[in-house]
Amino acid sequence: MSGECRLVVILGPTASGKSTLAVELARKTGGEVVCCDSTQIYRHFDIGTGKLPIADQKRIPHHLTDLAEPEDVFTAGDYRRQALRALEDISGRGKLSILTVGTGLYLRALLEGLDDLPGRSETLRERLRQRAAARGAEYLHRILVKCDPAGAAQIAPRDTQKIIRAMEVCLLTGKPASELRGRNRTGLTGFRVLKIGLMPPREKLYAQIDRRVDAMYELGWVEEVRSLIRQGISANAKPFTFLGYGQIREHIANAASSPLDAVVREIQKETRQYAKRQITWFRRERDVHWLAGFGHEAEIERRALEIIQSQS
RNA sequence: GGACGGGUGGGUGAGUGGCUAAAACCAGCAGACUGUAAAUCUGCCGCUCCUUGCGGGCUACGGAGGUUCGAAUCCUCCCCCGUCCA
Repeated sequence: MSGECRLVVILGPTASGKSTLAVELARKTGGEVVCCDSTQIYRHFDIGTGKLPIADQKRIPHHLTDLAEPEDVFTAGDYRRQALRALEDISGRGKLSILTVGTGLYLRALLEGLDDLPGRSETLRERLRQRAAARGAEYLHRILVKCDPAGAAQIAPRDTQKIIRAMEVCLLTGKPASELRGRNRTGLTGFRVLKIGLMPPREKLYAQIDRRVDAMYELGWVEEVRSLIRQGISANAKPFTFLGYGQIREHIANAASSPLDAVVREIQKETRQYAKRQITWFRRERDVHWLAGFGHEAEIERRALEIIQSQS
């Protein structure tokens, strides 16, 4: 890879219009779109994860969607590896990469790199999970304090998920995870990164989220889930933890549960809460050119283009 | 018209004399988060003042009075809602 390539990053909460903006920018700059979203990675989970229809994806090259099967566990580390290859490929062809990011952790993994730590060990995790289930998360946390006092201090005693990861690293390496952090971390090199953030007014964002979920429903989301179940995808498959998929699956499996419109309203609510968490993460992101609107607005698109051009 | 049941903070709802600005849950807001991240977890959540303290003041449990050192909790009247009887 020669010299400085450019990487445009578009970040923002769900429903802020990242994809629309990315496609427009790609069209005008001859760029290609790279997805940075933990859910669009999974095949067959299309409507609820907000994937663009295939027809739209065909017009502009899209990368890093549909990489994993539903029963796979795809991680931030996997994403980093795949993304590096994709970026290299795109810039190798002299094209501009436009990254649409909804998953802050994946962006960070790509830009700053991950610590050189062991990946998951499902057997170890299973044991730890059982321990936590039987004796409580606090019990595991107390053990973690012994293995890794500094690390334990930063993890809430009830945060089972993070405790398990820290324990996993300790047991696999024989060293405290916190001691291993920050070493040998290699960030993304060879790219000049330009971040554009979409931050529509909260009220409008929430209204847009509601509309978007309604639209997904209209598009046949429930049918999609029915077909996923028919294909025999396990209820424990990771994508069934994605917003909406679990609720809809539950509704189908247990017809007596709650009426569909209640399910839709629940999904809208949870999506709003998710958007808030994304906003919290993105607020800490450095060097972002924030735009206070939606990616589908002409004015926002104009300004985004202006930013890109002024930086070249 | 009569008989019960009920009206509590944005919502649901506990509380039946002081430990109650009022449980719990939800919603909301804010935050943390390097291999599950659309996940997981944390804090705040009546108003207000300052010397920011397990600090002060004010307002609050349908309304108005009353009993009491003290009331969301007891009494009286009124208003509203639900169910039942006429």
